[in-house]
Amino acid sequence: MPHLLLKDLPRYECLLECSKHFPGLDPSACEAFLYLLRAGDEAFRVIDAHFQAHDLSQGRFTVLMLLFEKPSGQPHALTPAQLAEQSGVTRATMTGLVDTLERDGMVTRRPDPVDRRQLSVELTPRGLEFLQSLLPEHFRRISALLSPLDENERRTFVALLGKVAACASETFPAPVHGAPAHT
Amino acid sequence: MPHLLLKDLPRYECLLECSKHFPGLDPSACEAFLYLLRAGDEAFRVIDAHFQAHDLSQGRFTVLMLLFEKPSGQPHALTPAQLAEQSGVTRATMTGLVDTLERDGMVTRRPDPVDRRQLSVELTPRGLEFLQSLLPEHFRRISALLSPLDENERRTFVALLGKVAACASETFPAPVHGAPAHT
DNA sequence: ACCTAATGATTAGGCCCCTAACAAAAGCAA
DNA sequence: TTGCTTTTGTTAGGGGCCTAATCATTAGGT
Repeated sequence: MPHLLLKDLPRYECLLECSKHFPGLDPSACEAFLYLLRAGDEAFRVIDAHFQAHDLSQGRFTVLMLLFEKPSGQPHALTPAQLAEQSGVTRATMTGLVDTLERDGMVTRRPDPVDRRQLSVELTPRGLEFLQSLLPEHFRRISALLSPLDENERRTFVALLGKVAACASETFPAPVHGAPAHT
Repeated sequence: MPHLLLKDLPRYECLLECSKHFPGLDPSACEAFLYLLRAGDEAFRVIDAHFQAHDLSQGRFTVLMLLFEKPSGQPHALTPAQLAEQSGVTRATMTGLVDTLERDGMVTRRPDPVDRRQLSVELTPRGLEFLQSLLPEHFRRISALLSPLDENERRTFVALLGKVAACASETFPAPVHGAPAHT
């Protein structure tokens, strides 16, 4: 589900032209911004096409990965609230994601004997098997996407992306999904 | 509407650890991939927050921009099919976008006297005024987002993003929205 | 104990985007 | 002209994500 975006990015000369009409328009910033959005979109599209072929969405994949046993070894059981917090969606959305994953037999909900409000979401053997069958192609696509960049360029790339992302979350902080904590 | 994504990106050491369990996992590629998605998400979020404050979506904004008179001077009138093609959504989606834009008085549909299948979509004076009142803050946010990068870094940034995007669309071509042209 | 506040999960309703199917109009072949 | 085929815009239905409201359970203050 790519963000709606211009099919053909405007040329830099066009942006220069536009900047004459809009004093606030920074041509090189706009160009970098558009390239960032388009590259992110393209990368997302490539990964999502693979997911869709297996009736998976980005959201469902993230949930499965969170429940996937870490290298440490022990399997993961998380509550819907924890899953929502760690994957950056609302609890309401997580309800829907777990609904479909449970319907497809990938995860199970279990009531918590201690706190009867909570549930415990776990990966089923079928979910584990599914994920493991999916990951090789997933990683292959990621490797292919980044193949035009050598190790040095990748370091530079990560550094630049990190700067922009940090600036975004500092200058325009994201609203907190849970309680606003208005202190 | 950010893509669902891990709140905290895994550390590079963790990716190295994971690569032992998955031979296909390329740690530096995964890191760059995750940074790209997150930076794209953050940038999108910053821009979208501004849009939402004015009851605008990325899709509706793109349509308004396509209808906005270019520096050349003459106003733009496009058919829904042209709008869909240039903004990368389906015609069905464009119908909905133009529906809401017309309801809000931003654009008008006019029948084409020559080809009675076609419509002509134009910006209304109100739509033009609205767009012009919106753009300064829009450009301000883009400038702010890219402010941590100097001109030199921006050129590098654009070059690296361009490489990745080009690789994505070549290695995994996007399906054509219109006729598949199965030759 | 009692009343209130906070927390967990869910439901209801909305927006954005998609695919598939459709009717109307235009183009084209025989 | 009559019959395909293509193109245009639309509708119908679905999925993903959101916010706001709801209900049950737990925790805290008195």
